[in-house]
Amino acid sequence: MLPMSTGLPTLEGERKDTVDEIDELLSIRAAELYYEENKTQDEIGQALRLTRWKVGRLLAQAKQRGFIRIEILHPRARRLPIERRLREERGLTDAIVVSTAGVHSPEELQERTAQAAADYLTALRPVPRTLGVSWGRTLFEISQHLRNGWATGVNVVQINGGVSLNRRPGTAAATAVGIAQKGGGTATLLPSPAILERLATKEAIESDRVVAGVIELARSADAYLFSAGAADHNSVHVESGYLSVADVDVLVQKGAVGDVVGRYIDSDGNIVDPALDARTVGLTLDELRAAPLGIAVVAGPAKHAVADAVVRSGLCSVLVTDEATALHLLDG
Amino acid sequence: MLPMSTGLPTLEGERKDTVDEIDELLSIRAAELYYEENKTQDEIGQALRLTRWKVGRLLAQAKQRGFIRIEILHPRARRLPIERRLREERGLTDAIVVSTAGVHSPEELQERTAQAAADYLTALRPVPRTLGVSWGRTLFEISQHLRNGWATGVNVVQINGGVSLNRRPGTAAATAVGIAQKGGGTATLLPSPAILERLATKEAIESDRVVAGVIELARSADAYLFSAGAADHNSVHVESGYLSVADVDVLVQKGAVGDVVGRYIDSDGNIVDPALDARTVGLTLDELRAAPLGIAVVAGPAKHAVADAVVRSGLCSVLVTDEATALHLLDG
DNA sequence: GGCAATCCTGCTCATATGAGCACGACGATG
DNA sequence: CATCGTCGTGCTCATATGAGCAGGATTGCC
Repeated sequence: MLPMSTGLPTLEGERKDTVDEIDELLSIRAAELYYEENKTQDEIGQALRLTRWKVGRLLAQAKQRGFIRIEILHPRARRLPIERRLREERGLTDAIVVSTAGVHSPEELQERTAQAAADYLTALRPVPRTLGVSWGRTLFEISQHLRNGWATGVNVVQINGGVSLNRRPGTAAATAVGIAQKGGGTATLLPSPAILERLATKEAIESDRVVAGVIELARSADAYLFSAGAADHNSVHVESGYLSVADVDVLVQKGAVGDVVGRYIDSDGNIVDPALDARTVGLTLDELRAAPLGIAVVAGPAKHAVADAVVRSGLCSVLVTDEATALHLLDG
Repeated sequence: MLPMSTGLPTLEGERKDTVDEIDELLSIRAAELYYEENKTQDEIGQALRLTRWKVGRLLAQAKQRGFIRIEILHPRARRLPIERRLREERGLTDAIVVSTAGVHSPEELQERTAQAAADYLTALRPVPRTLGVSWGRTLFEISQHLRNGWATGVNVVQINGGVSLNRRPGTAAATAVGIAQKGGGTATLLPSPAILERLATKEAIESDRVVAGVIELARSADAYLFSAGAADHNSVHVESGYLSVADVDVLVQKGAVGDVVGRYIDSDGNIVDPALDARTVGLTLDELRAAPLGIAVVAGPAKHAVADAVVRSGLCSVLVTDEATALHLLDG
């Protein structure tokens, strides 16, 4: 029962100075003195003619009502409460959320996220013996942010096709090799294009002994590290020549929100184009879903939709992302 | 002496993990746990394998290095440290600086400032018996934010000409009357235009017994409350018809940054156009400067330059302004 | 290598803060 | 008008935090 609400229409115009409003103002004054002037609650009490307990309560009230905002301004800062919510409300094993406070460019956001992913990998225990990785801009940046000796003797294996066709050849390979070298181990590359033009070719390649062996190794990895791409014209698949701009448009029309290891999914995480999917080399999404440890690194406004699909459909058990994306996942 | 700098070019690439960098990261982790997760320093110590004293020092360091930002989000929030700096570095008797956190429109900024000015007047002790006021948009808004009974029996007197010529007649009068009525007192209006076309007319008006009496009363006021206008086409003087757009342009060319009680000044606070000034009715700037208590209310990006002139030339002893303007005054 | 200056660490002790409780004021209710 | 329930208040006590200090490690310097 609320004792204050009498039901009677009190003279609003006259007695605007309700207790509540006075307390609100006082709590602001108290907060100013406490947080900006570093006064003690007792001193504030003297200044405002209140007991120090009242001051303490006013401050608690100000916090609770959200008048006090505390931000940690640092490229490496994380948002633990949001991480907790992601774990609890989205069933993730773990979540890393980097702060977007003071971020001005998309590049900066990308860098913070990559750094966080590298940090997560480095701190991961037990250290994975075999790590399956995808490739792309995000993965490449993670590889660059890892430090020498981040692990001791990790075997890195590519989990999807990665012979890139464009003018920056070897990015996919450089990523895997970089991660492996800095981790004191070796890389096993998947010598196959990401997407083949004909199903028969794809099946032929997969039945190749070497390729089959790599995929088998990939299936046995202790952990997977992958990103997701947005379904737009900036996609690495377009850049690498595996897909045309028109292909992407068609996929989007069919409901695609983005891709994971080269496989395009809709907002529910389902394969959008089974025929295309059949021509894509590497681990399947179901194999990825079955993994005990799948670390997805997805950040940036363009990837909100994919990130949502990835998390909802259980493609990863650990998510590394930015604050804005995380909040998008949570309030949807 | 800095013991760390050996002068030797240490192997930068290899030992990036300097103590400083580790400590920085640790202080961020500690801050996250402390401010976002409400852990105790002791708990943080256990989690991070540090003693609680170390944690305390890391937190202090984080604050000191500016990694922690605490903001008070409220329309009535003020910025006490900036107020202090204004008092100390600009020699003001008092300063009121409203926070701009969460302000989206210029109107909101104006409202916050007016509210703060009203609050200041209300809290002013001793309560002024005679209060000299100017007029304009800011003053009008202050009058609206004052509460009934803000003073008991205050006599309000206009300090500059205020018969406005435009279609919103009586704004000047309404301001003074409003302030007076809510303060349980009476208003004395200055029945004269702000600026006259001919010097002779101005001298004639000032020698009128009533007008002379009002000005005499104005000179005797305990306190003055006034704003300042920017020298641009939105000026109330243009709106009221006292000046043309061309007149303002000329003034700007002569170095005008704005006006106080209808008198245009340059960045040093000097009268820009003595002839024009001589045709302006009301207290002179020197009379204003001599006042023991002059409260200037100046806010908004457009008024940074005038605000600076007002403060530098000692036109006011108390300034009510916004955070951005205050910072402009301080770092210039 | 020896020496001195410096910083860092982990402590003691004083202080600041938060939890919980009993009292009294107030308004609602019969 | 009596009674009850609720809330806000000011307290006691336990805990969390910060200041200041002595010893030990580290570093520059000769």
